[in-house]
Amino acid sequence: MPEGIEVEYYRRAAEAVVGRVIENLWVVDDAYVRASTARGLAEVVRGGAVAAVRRRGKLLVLDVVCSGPGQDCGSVSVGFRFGMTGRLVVDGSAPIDRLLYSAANDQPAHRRVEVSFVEGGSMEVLDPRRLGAVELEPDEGALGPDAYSLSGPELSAALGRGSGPLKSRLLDQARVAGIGNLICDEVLFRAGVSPVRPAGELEPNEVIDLAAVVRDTFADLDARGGAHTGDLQAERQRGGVCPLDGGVLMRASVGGRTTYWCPVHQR
DNA sequence: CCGGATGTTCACCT
DNA sequence: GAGGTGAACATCCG
Repeated sequence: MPEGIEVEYYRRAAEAVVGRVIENLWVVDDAYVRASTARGLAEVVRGGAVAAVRRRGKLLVLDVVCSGPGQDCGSVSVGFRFGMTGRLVVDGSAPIDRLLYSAANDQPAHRRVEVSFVEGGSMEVLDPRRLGAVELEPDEGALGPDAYSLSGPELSAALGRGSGPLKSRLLDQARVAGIGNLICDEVLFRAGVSPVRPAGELEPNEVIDLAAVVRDTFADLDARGGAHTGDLQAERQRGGVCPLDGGVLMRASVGGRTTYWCPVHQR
């Protein structure tokens, strides 16, 4: 997916539909709907107004209010998860044209969700690999605090005391929400901390510093244009070298994800 | 042809 | 229970 930063771009673009009334919500098939309730998604939200668009980690949430006669939904939320290749298109234009696959590969066949509005316009999800999903009333409580504003105490609680590798904890959305594989490596590179360091081993001052690096890195890469714009990313390939000290980058699978780091300055 | 890819979930081990 | 690994999902790309 898009990582937290890309979903934040989606959120900003989706603000354009706040106040509009949903005419219909189309989903490619039932497999793309993550079932958390038995209620039919389209039936529930049809005729409802978008009251707000929010983001928590990599989850985009639409708050929908149905106040008309004969409508029973009251207020519901609709969650959008984008998997690795999901992109949001609002009123025909995409907030980002580059993801794992380029916009040149956009095909009608990749359209998985379309929300159309009475006032006109639409919100579409294009997702070739269809690892994303739509969900009625997603469990936002299952997500940790958002990475953009992660505080030292929040990170301290997220890391816990176990001996699991630091990177695994940072990628765990229940602990911290929004960190993806690319930005995780970038954060650890900037902080000078090894991804395989036992999470519970960090000193309190290291945790405070790391939380600041997380916030700064999100702000920086947000301004640059995405999770793929990090300093380490350019060298994130076999044989790449550290942009800081020229050390040959390590490559290994950590937490199930391909991980690059510099053995010289990341300890 | 093969391996890997910005994510999540589940089965199966230790 | 905690934590790890690998597979699965479906498609594209080098």
